Formats: sequence, C-alpha cells, structure tokens
Amino acid sequence: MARGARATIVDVAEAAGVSRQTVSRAMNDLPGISADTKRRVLDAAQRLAYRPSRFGRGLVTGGERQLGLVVNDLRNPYSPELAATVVRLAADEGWNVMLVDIGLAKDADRLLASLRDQADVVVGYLGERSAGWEDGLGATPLIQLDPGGDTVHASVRLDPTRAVDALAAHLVAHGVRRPLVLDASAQGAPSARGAAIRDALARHGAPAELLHASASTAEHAAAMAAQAVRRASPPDAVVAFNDLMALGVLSACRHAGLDVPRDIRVAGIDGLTIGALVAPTLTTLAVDFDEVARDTLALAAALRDGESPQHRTVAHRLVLRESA
Amino acid sequence: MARGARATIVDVAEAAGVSRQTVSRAMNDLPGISADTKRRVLDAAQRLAYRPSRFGRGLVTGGERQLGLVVNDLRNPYSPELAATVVRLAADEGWNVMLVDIGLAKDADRLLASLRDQADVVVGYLGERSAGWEDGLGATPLIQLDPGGDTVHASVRLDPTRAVDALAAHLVAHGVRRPLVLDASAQGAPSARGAAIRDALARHGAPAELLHASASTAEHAAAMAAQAVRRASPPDAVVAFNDLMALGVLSACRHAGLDVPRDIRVAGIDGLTIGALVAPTLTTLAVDFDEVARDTLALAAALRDGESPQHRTVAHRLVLRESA
DNA sequence: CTGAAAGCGCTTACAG
DNA sequence: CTGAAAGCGCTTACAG
Repeated sequence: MARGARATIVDVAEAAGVSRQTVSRAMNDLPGISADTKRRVLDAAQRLAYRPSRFGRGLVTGGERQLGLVVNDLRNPYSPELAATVVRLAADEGWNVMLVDIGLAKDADRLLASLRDQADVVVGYLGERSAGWEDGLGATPLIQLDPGGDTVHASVRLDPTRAVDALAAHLVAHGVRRPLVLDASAQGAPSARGAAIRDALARHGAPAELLHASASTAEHAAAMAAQAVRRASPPDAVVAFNDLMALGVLSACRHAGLDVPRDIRVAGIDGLTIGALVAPTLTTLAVDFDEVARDTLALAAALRDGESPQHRTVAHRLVLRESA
Repeated sequence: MARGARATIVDVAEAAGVSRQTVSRAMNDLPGISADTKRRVLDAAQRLAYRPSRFGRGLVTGGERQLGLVVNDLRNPYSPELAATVVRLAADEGWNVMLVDIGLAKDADRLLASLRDQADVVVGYLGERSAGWEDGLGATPLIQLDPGGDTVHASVRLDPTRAVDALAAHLVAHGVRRPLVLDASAQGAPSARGAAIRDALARHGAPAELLHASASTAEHAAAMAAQAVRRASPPDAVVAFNDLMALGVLSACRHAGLDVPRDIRVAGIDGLTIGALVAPTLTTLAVDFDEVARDTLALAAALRDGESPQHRTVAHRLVLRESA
C-alpha cells in the first residue's frame, strides 16, 4: 500500500491475512464468515482507515440512485422549501440528492458537466438557460420544473390560472380598482404569470398597471413599490411576481406609513412558509411542494427505467391571509 | 446489448465500428481522433442514449469529490441559508454537495449508510444523535458543526460569547429590567447559548427568567410568548434561542397589541436574511455563513487528504435592527 | 467457513 | 489516427 494512498480491499486482506472476498464479507455483514475472522478483518480495516470505494462497489452493484436538483437561487426561500420537500421524499424512495445552485455558480459549465456525469436524473428550474443546458446534459434525463414553453423533456408545470382568477375576484370584491402587477422578467416582457394576473384582473373589471423588476428580489420590489405608492394616484393593490417580492412590497408600504390591507392590498405567489410569519400575514397563491416533489420523483423513476418523458401539472391554490 | 439495459462503451464501439478507447476519445474530447470518426462515434452514442458510467470512470479517474451535508431541518431557514453558502463555495472548489435532512428522515440508518458510502467527507449538525452517527459513519471523515461538547472529529464551532455580552449591554442600557430568555432544548436543561445569554444579562444587572420550548419552532415560541406577555408582570424583553423563534415572538407580540420595541424588545440568534424583511426588523446575533462554509471546506479538504482533524471557531456578531 | 476466478465499465499508457 | 492490453476496487457466483 503506497504511502498516503487510500487503503484498498487488498491492503486489508493482506493485513488480516485473508482473501479479498472475506474482507467483503466482513465489511458488508454477509453470512459465511466466522466471528473470529470477521473481527480480525474489521480490526485491520479500522487500523488502515479502510473505506470501500464507492466506484468499485457501484460498478458491480449498480450503485445508488442520484438525483441532481438544480435550483435558481437558494437565497430565495422558494428554492430551499422545494429542496427540503424533494430531499425528504427522495430519501424515502432511496434517492440521494445532489444539490446545485445554478444562479450563484461562477462556473456553470463545470456544474453542468458534473451533473451530467454524477446524476442519474437531473431535475430543476432552468429558466432562460434551458437551451444550453439541454445540450450540456447530453443523454442524462432531465425533468424541467415549470418550463416556459414546450419541451421535449419531462416536466412538472405549475398552473396558476384558477388561483389567479380567484384572487382577482377576491380583490375586486373588496373594492380594488387600481391594481398594480409587479412582475419580474429578464427581458422586460411580461412573464407568463404576470400576464395571467393582468388578464384575470381585466376580466374582473380592474385593469392593472404592469411594472417590471429586473430581478425578483425583495429589495428590488421594495424600491419599485416605494416609488409607486408615492404617486398622486397610487395603486390600491399590488400583486407581486412571487412572495419574496411581496415581502419587499409589504416592507415598502410599512415604511411609507400605509396600512395593509386597509390602504393597500398585497398578494404574492409561491406560498412560502414565511408568509404566515410576517405582519401582516401574506395572501398568496400557494404551490403544493409535496405534490411537486412527488410528481418529480415519479417522473424521475420512470426516466431512470428508460420510459419516455411524461408531463404533470400542479395547480396553485389561493391562500387568503391578512394582507389582501 | 441486452434489452432495457443501459448502453456501455462497448455497445457504442460496436455500433460505430471502432474500439473502446476511440469511443473514450470522442466522448471526452481528447485529441488523436479524426473529425470523421468522432462524429460517427458521437452519432452512435446518441442513438444508443449512451451515458458513461460514473462508476467505471470514477474507478480509474478517482472521481469527483463529494461532500455530504447533513442538516437538521430544512424548514428552519437557518439550514438552507447555510446550505446555500456551502453549495456555492463548494462548487467553486470542485466539490459536489449531497444534501441530507436528518431531522425529517424516516430511515436515518439508510441515510447514514448512504452518506458513509457516497460521501468523501460528511459535515453537519448532528445534535444529540452524535454518538450513533460517529459509529455509523465508520471511517468516513466527519466535520461537526457546532458540537455540544468535545469531539474527536474536526469541528467548526460557533461562539456567541462576545455578541451575547454586547446584546445584554445594549438591552440593559435601553432600560430592560425583566428579560425573558426563551430557550430550546430537548432535555429541558438550559442550552449552552441559553445559559450564555442568561449569564450575560445577570452580569449586566438584569437577571433573566429562563423558559424552555420543547421544539425550536416559530409556533412553539409564539405560544409561549403569548402566555408570558399576558402575565401581571410581563417581560420587557425576550431573547430567543434562534431567529425563527424570535419571529414567533414578534408575531405573538403583535397579536397581543404590543409595540416592539417600545413595549417589549425582541432579539434572536442566527442572522437569517428574513430578519431584515419582517416588521419590525429583527435584532439578532448573526452567524457569518460565508466564514462557516469556508472553514468547513478547508477542513474537508484537509481531511480528504488524510490530515488529522482540525478545529475552527466562528464568532457571532451583534446586528442591531428595530426590534431591540 | 474460506478462496481462486471472472467481470462490472471505464481510462491510461503503450504500440503500431 | 487507431487499437490491444492492463488495471482501477469491488462483488458475485462457484469450488472446495
């Protein structure tokens, strides 16, 4: 055994004076080995700090299933809430989860290659990088989470249609007449959900102004909301692209001395846990993370077994709280 | 190639009419292959949906470094904030991160075995499970995050001492006389940080009442705080075991019609991002996640290279905001 | 209860 | 530019 190199099964076999497969028996709690021999082997293993190579073992056993989970920015609580659910359910079904934050990555190419090589199935939000990723992943199966357009890959989509309609009806019923939709999209064009909200409000008789934030952060949203509420004819409701932005809006309203929901109503999208902790608690269109995670794992299992890509859809649910 | 089985390098070689190492050259963008041959190989690979086995490759290349990150409960934002930082910095240094939530796991044994086999180094909060885990991990190196007592493993500790003292001084200077420490610990005995806060307050002339929550959730904290503020002689400050509990306290105060910080001051520990978004913004003892993650990765690299376990300490920092 | 042989899927020298 | 050989570290039958 070379100095500094990791011990292999052969090193342990030599140290214990047995054959390789006897070492394998001892390490894996297999039958057909005397207690005495087993102890001797385990002692030698410990002495050499022996750890079976996951590659050697995986080559013959097939290895464990590894799911590559790609999120956009773990600093938005949406990502960890989803990741938490996926990690929990994945563990129950025997998948390991390799977590990759593509939003913060300096070296996206390396991460991509890493996912391609290390994960059996990749699942995630690719956003506008979809095209490049689809190439970079090669033959590694991909499940797209809420893809913008059509996709040849498996996908789990979110459908806000019904919840958006319910929210619009609720707002209008409570007297909202000048709603502002605080959208977020890199290109400056309305996002799909931004457009859906605007359309629903219009249908219910309260045409909305549409504003675009260049980044979907609380800070951006707070800054834009602070400006909007200072105008001569301020909005009487703000529906934000996501809960994080809605929190920023709440913060701006508070600093502007506005009472929510009396002076202005605020709603977000995502259904983050934190929305129930803030003051006022946040009305939102909630995603059922459990359902998304379950669907995702079902699709992943199918892909891994060589089945063709499937598609699922999860609907948002209107959760009325204090803010709207 | 068997029906349903994954294509191997040999299948591609046969389909393309070349040898295995020519396939390897094509797949890995190595030199010494004609453009024509390469295209033919890549075509065959695509046709067969060929994906190089990470085990076959890892066996000869040594494979990528895999860090097993163990968190206690991803639903507490502390875990994802830490995970986010670790994932980001780990990616920069070429580590993959396998994320495991031990708090939510049904089958901790399987997860442990999985970690032992799949990760090169395991890092995490083991809490009261330390003993069992240390055995279960076998020879896989472990870095304990903020271990309670002494440990033979590498560790990154958090040290609240100075920040706690600064907080106590601040509270007392602002007239606090009847502080309540809302602690959390499974055994009902004061936690290390609970005791540190109590001692610091006593030193500064404001002996505190110590209350134990059985779980460190916002809900538990809210319930206990709601009771405490209803008493004849309510506390004039609450320092919570962590930010999540402090958020629960804020919520309880709000529902009780108390103004924070005028009627009662509230502080937490952790420095969660969300603390800056709530109303009022939360005073806290912040952990520098970047420093923790950097230290962790440094220790992990050392362990992987066979060096002996090291120990680091990261100090909390008092962040004064509106709530105290 | 123990061991000799074969093989998992890949890459790395080395020949040609 | 291409291929035959060896070997990475393990487990799975199969003999004894």
